[in-house]
Amino acid sequence: MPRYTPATIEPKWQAYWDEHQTFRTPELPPAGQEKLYVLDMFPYPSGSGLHVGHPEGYTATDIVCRFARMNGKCVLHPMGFDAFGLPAEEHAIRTGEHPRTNTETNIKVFTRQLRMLGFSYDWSRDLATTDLEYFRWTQWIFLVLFDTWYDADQQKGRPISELPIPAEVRSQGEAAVRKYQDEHRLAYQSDALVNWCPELGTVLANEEVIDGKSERGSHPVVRLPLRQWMLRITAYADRLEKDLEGLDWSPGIKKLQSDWIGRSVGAEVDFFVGQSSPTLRVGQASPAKVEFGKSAETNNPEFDAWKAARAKSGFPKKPGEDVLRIYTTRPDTLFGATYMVIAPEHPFVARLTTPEQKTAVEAYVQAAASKSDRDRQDVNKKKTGVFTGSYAINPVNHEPVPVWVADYVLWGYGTGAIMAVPAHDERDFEFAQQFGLPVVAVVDPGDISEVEVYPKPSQVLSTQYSVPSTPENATPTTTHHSPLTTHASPRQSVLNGQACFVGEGVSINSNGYNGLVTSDFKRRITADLTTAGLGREAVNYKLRDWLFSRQRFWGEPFPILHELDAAGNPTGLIRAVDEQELPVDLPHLDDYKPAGAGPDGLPAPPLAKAPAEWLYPTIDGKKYRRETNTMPQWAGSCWYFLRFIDPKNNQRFVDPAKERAWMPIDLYVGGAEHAVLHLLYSRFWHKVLFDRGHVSKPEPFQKLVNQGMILGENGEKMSKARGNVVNPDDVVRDYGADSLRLFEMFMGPLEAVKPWSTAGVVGVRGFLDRVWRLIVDDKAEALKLNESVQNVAPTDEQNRTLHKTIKQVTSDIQRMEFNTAIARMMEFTNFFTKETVRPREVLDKFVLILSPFAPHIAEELWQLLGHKQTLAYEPWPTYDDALTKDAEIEIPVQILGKLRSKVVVPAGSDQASLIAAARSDARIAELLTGKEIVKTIVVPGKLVNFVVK
RNA sequence: GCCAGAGUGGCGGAAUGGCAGACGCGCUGGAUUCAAAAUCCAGUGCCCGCAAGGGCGUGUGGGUUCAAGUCCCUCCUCUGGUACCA
Repeated sequence: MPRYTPATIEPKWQAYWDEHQTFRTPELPPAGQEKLYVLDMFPYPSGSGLHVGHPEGYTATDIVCRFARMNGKCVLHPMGFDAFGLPAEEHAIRTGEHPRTNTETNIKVFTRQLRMLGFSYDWSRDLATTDLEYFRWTQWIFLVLFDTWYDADQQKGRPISELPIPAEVRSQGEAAVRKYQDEHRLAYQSDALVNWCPELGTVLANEEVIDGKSERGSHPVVRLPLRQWMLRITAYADRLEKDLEGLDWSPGIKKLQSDWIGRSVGAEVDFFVGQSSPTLRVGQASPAKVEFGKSAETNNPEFDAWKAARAKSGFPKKPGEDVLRIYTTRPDTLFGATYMVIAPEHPFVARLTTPEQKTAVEAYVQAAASKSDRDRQDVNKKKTGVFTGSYAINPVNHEPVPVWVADYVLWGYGTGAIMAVPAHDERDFEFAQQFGLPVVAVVDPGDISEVEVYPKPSQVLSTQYSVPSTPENATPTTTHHSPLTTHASPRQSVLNGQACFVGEGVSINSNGYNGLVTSDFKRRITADLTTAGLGREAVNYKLRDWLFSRQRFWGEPFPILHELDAAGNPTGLIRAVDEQELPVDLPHLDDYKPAGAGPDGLPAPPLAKAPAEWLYPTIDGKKYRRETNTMPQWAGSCWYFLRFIDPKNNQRFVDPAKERAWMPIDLYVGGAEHAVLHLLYSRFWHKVLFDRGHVSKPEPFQKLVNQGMILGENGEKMSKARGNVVNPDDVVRDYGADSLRLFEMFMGPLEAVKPWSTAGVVGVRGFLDRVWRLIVDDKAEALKLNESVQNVAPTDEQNRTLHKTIKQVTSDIQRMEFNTAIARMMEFTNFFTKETVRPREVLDKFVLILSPFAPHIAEELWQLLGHKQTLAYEPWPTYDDALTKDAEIEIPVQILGKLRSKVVVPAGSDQASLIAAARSDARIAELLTGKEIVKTIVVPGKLVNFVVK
């Protein structure tokens, strides 16, 4: 009995496509043919195999590709593997087996599973980031980064040889020049704090540290600075943000990236602290209040001299030792700065600490250093901090302001120091309340509601606030604040310093600047500070430079050599491995366990255990030690889409002509979990390659779509622990690959999160069974056409159904609304199942529109309908719009907006005839008697609505 | 906290401001069958009603409109992201 048996027809067609190289893509799109580059985010080949979440995006892109081929496009649709990664390394540590062995096994499983689903990839372009011939070029790109500096004037990455060397550096000789260059490269070394667990002998990721202990084994973890490779992505922050504009990405993802980059515009301002250490002691600073901008003298000669000098010299690029430089987005609140805070890591901490405060400050800094970032950044905890004992002078009103150390100020952002304006910043307010620091309002919020102030009065009234005891010298002016009372208006509370308001308003308590609205004030004071040499406009980014090295084995080795002196000690000079020497392969190791501490007592990566012949090459008589860090997993995925264009090229990473022809990627589909990092890193590399002339487009991913996660049948995230993981192998075995593909698309919108449902798979399988029976005689002994399939012309109604279906499926695919496209095809099937005569030409066309979704059954039916070749390149069926229109349509008739009847009228009836038809309807006529019609709304083709009295 | 997205039958979900619930699952009834499976046909938001028909209905409360799931405001819930970025 020729029933629909996917288990036999699916492998049959996969073999056919393979044998005929149906989806082999030409090197270059032929002249006159439009190209389409459609890319899936390539998977990490985990040991657990493909997950039903993977085929969601893959099926969507496959439909787009198959549709595009049938519409005459030349399609590039490749697949590969992001194969470096921690799980393989952990497996290697446990078993002693080389991670490559395990990785290759997993890739085989993934490949089998992907092929089983009938995706139209050009498998000849298959690659893995762990292939020697692939990471050779990853290393090569790293060397491009290493060879590039960012010219801020031209806003462009340029060769390091073009970096202007200041005369004073040049005069210090060759070594100084090289160090100067190294400081300016996009790939540079820097000390970064790592989580080092001496017990485990390894460096841990932030997620692996809990409460200062290692997640595994609960061993103590210390934070220590380690020489790390960094990539200067911050140089490209502006371009990475601005270029988002031209991309066809969802606004949500663009915003996510933009927020991650976190550009803010404000001002840098220098607060004078004096030269000696520490200078402005309590009581020593008592400058007379003056109006900023007037050249009145204070009674602090040191300060006066500094200010005068600044007026002449202007604002220096680098702050001197005599000032604390702060960054603020609210220079208009300078007059409300009642204290300052510097980060515990700030280099001035020791200098600014008075002898009386020394013990407290040192203890605080020590405690902060031992805490993980995670613990420090817990916003729910109470603010902590300690007074240094020193004061700085507010440059605008010459008031002394106490300098505190607190970990709510981050060393990594801005200048690591802030002016605190508790009246207009929630964090500063909280801190001021905690330590009894004064709150001076400088922005009049005007008439506001209580939701705009912090804390909301209700919050204060419910929790009794107690003023903690503070060091006696902590409060230059003793103004303790009582909780908000119910009587005070929100505005009054702000003006009294009892609440904080972060919005914009009109300035007060700001001497000559009173009465300005926030935006004007910002502009004015920034300009005035610039003139006085006390500040300038500044831009800051939340984005940090990319920590690019890992102390792991299973990653790309850095193609970098550290020069050694005669005694075998590093000279501090580095050089790149020659391009012709690439790739630098991973060395043989006896085991993959962490290397523990190196000879210097610092954490050593596994590659430090490499044999000497690998580790210590000699070039031109000079001895070197190889870099032993490896690159992070992100590296390989930063450029794989370029290699797919020219995967076998052993001269270049990609041929320029091919790159120009295929880029950019027209559609990129993947999970939203990569919305920030992968896409940002990738775009960054691409821009560097663009600046250096290696690629032709500034952006790689023109259109991006994020598929939603597929949950388990119980609505929870799929996981082994929850026991709700669905294995595609099982689904294919029980229902077939076409059913799996169809169901993945039928579940709901591609971008939505949606639960798996076995019953749903059964449903779409039922649909395919019906399609099969529509064409195949399933009662016959042999495979033959259903008797209803005849070589006759379709009836008008059949034709209308066909053309409507083609029209809707076509537009649904173009909008990537696959779920409704499938619904339309189900309607088609339901209609034709009832037809006892089914014109062959109609079924031909239907099979073609079904084929992108369910390619195996479509090929099989296409063959049965008498066609000799694959349908993969058959022209997509066209529709005649005139044939999609019904002759008569049903129009709803409403009275006062409520549906009261329906009338059938000829399509295209004009307003007058619609009204006539509606009024002649018996029920409407009855309801209208005795009523006055105030207004009649007629939407031709849609409805009639009588508004009556 | 903040940002983004989402709340529609028993379930997954459809709906350029114009007939809410397409399509699928499930359920009910029927045909076929000795019987069952499979298949085919019909019905299926809730309430009242024998029916004709009526009322109510897209998280909550308000608003705009002849007309609101859709637009505006308030609040609630869920999901994801993020975490003191001055």
